[in-house]
Amino acid sequence: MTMSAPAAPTSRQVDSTLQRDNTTPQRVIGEAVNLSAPAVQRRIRRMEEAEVIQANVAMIDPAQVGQPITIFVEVEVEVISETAELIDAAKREFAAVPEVQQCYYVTGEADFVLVVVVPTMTAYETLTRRLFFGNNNVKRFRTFVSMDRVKVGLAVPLSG
Amino acid sequence: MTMSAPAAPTSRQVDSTLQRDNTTPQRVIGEAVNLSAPAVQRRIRRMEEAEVIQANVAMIDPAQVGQPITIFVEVEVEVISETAELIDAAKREFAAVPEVQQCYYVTGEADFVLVVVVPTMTAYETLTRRLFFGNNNVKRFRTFVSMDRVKVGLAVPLSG
DNA sequence: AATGAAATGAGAGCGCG
DNA sequence: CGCGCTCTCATTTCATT
Repeated sequence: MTMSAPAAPTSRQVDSTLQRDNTTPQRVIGEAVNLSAPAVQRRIRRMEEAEVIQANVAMIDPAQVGQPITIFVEVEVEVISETAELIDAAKREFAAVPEVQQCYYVTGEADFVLVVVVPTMTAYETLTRRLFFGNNNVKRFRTFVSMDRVKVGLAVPLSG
Repeated sequence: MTMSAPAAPTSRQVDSTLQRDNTTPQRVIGEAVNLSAPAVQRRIRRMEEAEVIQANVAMIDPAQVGQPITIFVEVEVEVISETAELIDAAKREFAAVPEVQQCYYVTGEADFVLVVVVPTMTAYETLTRRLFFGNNNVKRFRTFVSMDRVKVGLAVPLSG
């Protein structure tokens, strides 16, 4: 055996690099994890097939492409409506809206949390009319307008 | 013969592609927007310099790397504490925490909205002790545990 | 079974017209 | 902006452990 410790999560180190900058050459990643470029590539390929790596994307600044407003919305649906079918329908409806950047089905004082990106407050108001006021199953929603995107990203903590 | 270019927002079309898959060859993007590969490259380079494109990243599935729990947290700070300095300190503190994937400073019934990614509820409880109970400026926080990541991403709507 | 070294090929990066 | 080149990097092959 070699003297270098297995340091088990080599793939995690690769992920850690890629989720910061996926244009990093395999050669460079290999140097960091003591592996050759082809070995690194094999790991990446496997993780893409296993959908550990779900996508490779560019992060766009919304403000610079005419979509300066980010809003969080908590959505509460009618208790009587909380059948599996209606929840699934709501999931599909929210997910299909381009302005809905993120949608989570949650426990707690709300049922859904949405992250909405829009160009203007008017556009948001129009969206609320369509999605919430126009949906009898929506009991209430709370709006939180972002004043500062303090930290943005999809990076998963990969220390341990 | 070439078709005339479709109006203005060619760069938006490029962005639209890249935020879906930034491994798309410039050649392919060029075909879609009726531009040569070098022209596409120049646009990408300009947008990276202008930070319209802020980063190129791999999306990792948290559940497959031992971080299956996503939580939304609304944080409310003491009214008396809402000085610019204390708000900025809070921003820096939250942003520095690896488990805090996203942090927004917001208007409405809360001051901050956090997206937290953790391996276990125990880890979340530990984090709350450190970040919230251990901070006298935090008046209250509400927790929303995600049961389903219905839609995830950073894609900005780029239709209009 | 996974790796590394070398060969191949595709794509990015630049200068030119 | 498009066309060409060059060069880096991704990808494949193959021998090795």
